[in-house]
Amino acid sequence: MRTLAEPAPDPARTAIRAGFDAGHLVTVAGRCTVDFDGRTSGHLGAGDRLVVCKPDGALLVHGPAGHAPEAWLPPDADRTAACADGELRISGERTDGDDAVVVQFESVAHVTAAPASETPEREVSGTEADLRERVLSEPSLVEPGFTPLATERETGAGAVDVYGEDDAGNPVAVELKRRRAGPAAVSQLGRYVDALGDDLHADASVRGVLVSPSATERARRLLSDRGFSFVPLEP
Amino acid sequence: MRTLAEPAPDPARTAIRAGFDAGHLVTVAGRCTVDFDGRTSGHLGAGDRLVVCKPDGALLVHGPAGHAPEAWLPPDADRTAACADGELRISGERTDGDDAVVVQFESVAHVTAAPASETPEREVSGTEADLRERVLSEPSLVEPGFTPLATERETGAGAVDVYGEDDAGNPVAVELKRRRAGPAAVSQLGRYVDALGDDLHADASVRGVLVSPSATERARRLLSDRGFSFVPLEP
DNA sequence: AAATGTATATCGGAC
DNA sequence: GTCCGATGTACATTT
Repeated sequence: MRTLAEPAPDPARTAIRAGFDAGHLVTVAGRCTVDFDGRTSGHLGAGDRLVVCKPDGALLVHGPAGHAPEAWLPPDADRTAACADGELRISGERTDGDDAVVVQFESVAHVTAAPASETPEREVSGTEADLRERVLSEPSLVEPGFTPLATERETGAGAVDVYGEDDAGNPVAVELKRRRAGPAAVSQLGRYVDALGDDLHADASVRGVLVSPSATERARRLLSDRGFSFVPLEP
Repeated sequence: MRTLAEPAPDPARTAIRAGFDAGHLVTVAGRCTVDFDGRTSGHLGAGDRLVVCKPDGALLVHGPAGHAPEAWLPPDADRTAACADGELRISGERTDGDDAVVVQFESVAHVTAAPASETPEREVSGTEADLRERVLSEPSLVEPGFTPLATERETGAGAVDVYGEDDAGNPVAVELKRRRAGPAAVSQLGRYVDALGDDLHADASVRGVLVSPSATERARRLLSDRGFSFVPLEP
């Protein structure tokens, strides 16, 4: 554990390197500029930011606003801290060399390093998997007589969330969305229905059902155009 | 600017509140559990994490790994720091009341608060907008004789990236992707082509062109099925 | 406010 | 490794 307030560049660099070596989670706050290059390139002018270096190699550059970092490197990046021209510089690049980030500090407000071992898995409920369980445990929620036969059934266009038969024995593809569905969800369902039609070279046509809490007007129109049905259902 | 190393809960709470009031970017590291509820609900067991509270009201809970926070609240959340049963607790909820996060600390490694004023706009190149500029400035990259007529042209299914005519005067919808395109991109193009066909009740059929650095095999098959063409082009 | 699509999306699972 | 879809996606833009 290490905490430095307004360190000079040299001790800052030393503490950051020590944190990297110890596998600590390291934070550096201060006024800096940022340059990144790779899949895209960009520049951030001088401003107050927080740099977070995680033990897994991730690097995040957070500005004063927003959920998303202003710049970042995904896990497994190679990161280094150095002093150049009397200023602290943190840089990193992905091992595959595709992306690189350089953070150049004009001043450093603080440096911290703290151990951060693995955390327990997140448990989340209300996901699409929960919606699937709900449908499988009570198939009549989809429609009376619906019989699920498989989940993640592979087609030439990808895996159908739930595949089954209606009360007349017609094949049914069910697409699940945990939240309000838009046009993309209907297209996705359409690709599966088309692919199943090819796969089965069916006599009976494949039906498509979208299951989600709600659907946008445009999505409903697309459903209607394709003759698909919509079942409002919460996860 | 404030930096506390291994503070007791009470001074930690005081420093965090002071940081909120001052509009500072506040970080708190330590061993904690996290619960969140709203669009979904979830729980994170005890582990070492970093909590970042931004001046705009965002709250991020980062674990030792990964780009994404383990839990978060988007900007404009109401956040509070409190001591309960001798432990520090940071909680927050969205103003619309949809989501809430509670972080309960068993121990606090450090608390920092530093000013973070607005930063200059980020400049990024290599985006889809750059690809569009490239196509507009040199339309023959799409195909010889292609004439752009509009960008973001509205259809009943959404806005086409670039709309134009081929050398024979046929309407053409161009869908741009800054990176390798998959099936969803082809479906998107298909929705626009279909909608344009309706809008124009055209005598000449609408053509579809996907412009992207590359396309997956499945995407190419879907393009072929619809009679669309593919133009490999980097942003 | 709702809808639609982009993102340096990231992430995980299947093949 | 590539591909594909989910994400508490967030976010900007437009209606």
